[in-house]
Amino acid sequence: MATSKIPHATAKRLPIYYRYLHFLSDAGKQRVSSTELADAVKVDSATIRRDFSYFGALGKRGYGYDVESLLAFFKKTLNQDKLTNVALVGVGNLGHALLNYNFHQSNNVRISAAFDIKEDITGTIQSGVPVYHMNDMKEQLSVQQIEIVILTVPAKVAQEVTNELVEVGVKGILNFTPLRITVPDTVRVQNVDLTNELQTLIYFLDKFGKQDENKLG
Amino acid sequence: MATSKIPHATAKRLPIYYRYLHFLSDAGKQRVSSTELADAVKVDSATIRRDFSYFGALGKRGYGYDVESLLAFFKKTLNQDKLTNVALVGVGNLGHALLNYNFHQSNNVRISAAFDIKEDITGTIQSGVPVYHMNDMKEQLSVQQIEIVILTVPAKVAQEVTNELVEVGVKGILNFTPLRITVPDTVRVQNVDLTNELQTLIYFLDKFGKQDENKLG
DNA sequence: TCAAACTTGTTATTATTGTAACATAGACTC
DNA sequence: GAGTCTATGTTACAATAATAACAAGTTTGA
Repeated sequence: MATSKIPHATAKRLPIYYRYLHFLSDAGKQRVSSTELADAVKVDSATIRRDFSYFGALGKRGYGYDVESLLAFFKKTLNQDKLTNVALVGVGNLGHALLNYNFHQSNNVRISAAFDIKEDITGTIQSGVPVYHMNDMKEQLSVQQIEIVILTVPAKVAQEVTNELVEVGVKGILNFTPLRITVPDTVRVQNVDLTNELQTLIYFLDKFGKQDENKLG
Repeated sequence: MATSKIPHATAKRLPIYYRYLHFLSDAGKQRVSSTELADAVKVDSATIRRDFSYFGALGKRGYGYDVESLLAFFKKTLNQDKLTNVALVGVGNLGHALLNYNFHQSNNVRISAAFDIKEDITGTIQSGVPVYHMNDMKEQLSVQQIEIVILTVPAKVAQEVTNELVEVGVKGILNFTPLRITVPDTVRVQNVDLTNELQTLIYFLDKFGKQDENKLG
């Protein structure tokens, strides 16, 4: 099974499938078809079947997919079975909200440290997460062996902070700043650009006002 | 010029270009090349030239692009020259952060109303935005003629609230809930799935962890 | 048990997106 | 002002992604 050749587009959909399977499982459902899934997650059923097929034959013809076993499979594939510690850098407006955010609804992610320069919050615990001063960031990240960071600092210091993160071996950055940060090939950046999302929405509404489908996220 | 045939992928990049042009303009720069832009926004220079070319010949061979005129062009194209009112539905953790968020750094977006069911905040003004009760949502959206909504309600009421939004003519929804909401073809949904982004990042790190296959973005 | 009804997994096809290459218009040098 | 250099706009190509179509197992019901 060549799981190292999963297309990017497919990989991005996996967590969506996983979440819905979880929902089905909680609801006590035993089987599900690609058509049913398609309707729920708004992805074409053929695309779903194709996505699944990269991992082998997970379903049964004429029957569909067994919810529990599919769930179990994805749980493992998506590393939902082990805890991943992440850090949050920049406890401003958005950063603070993310400390409270239910990333852990999936139970496999925990924000175990936060960093900021504001003296009034450093040394305190915010939403259950200890906030350290940025001066201690490199040390703490090393000690705690954290490889994934949520970056919510002001744009003007984004690159500078990123360089520090790279220095201590951070491998993945969830970048909420509007800046496209520069990193080595060994580091993966996932951009979440809120302004961009909204502007794109506005652009499409104005240009194509009425028609056109809506897909993608 | 056929601006109605702009590829989706291109449209999503336009705000990124715009923002960087704004930065260049503020820095007093007069000209910029596609290569320089490419480096800053992490998009291949050929892709940038191609993106621009959909709008006609915006640059000069052997020179590059004039920052001010390009900025002016995009300002118009992206409707940055007129104010768009949006509403925020669901003033929880994330919703509250977004009320403070600098969407308006670009000056063309204003959150002019927020809605929630929590009695302790309805009727108050949060971060400069009046918070109404959900019971008044349909009326206010109609009166204020708001067509774009930021949806930050709990997943379990997402579809129900969406239906109401659709009823009063909302045309665009920036969906922060993990649910893939169902809407008519006339409504555009842009999903911002924070858990998904993080999980995808974790997936890629674990699969291609060390330094295997490098680029995917 | 058999046939009709399902639904997968896969193959073939089409659409979209990205990248490379380069002829050419224009800028710049001396 | 002639020649060199630069960087666009575009064309050709390659890679990725989505969709359609269907043969082949399974289930289901009579």
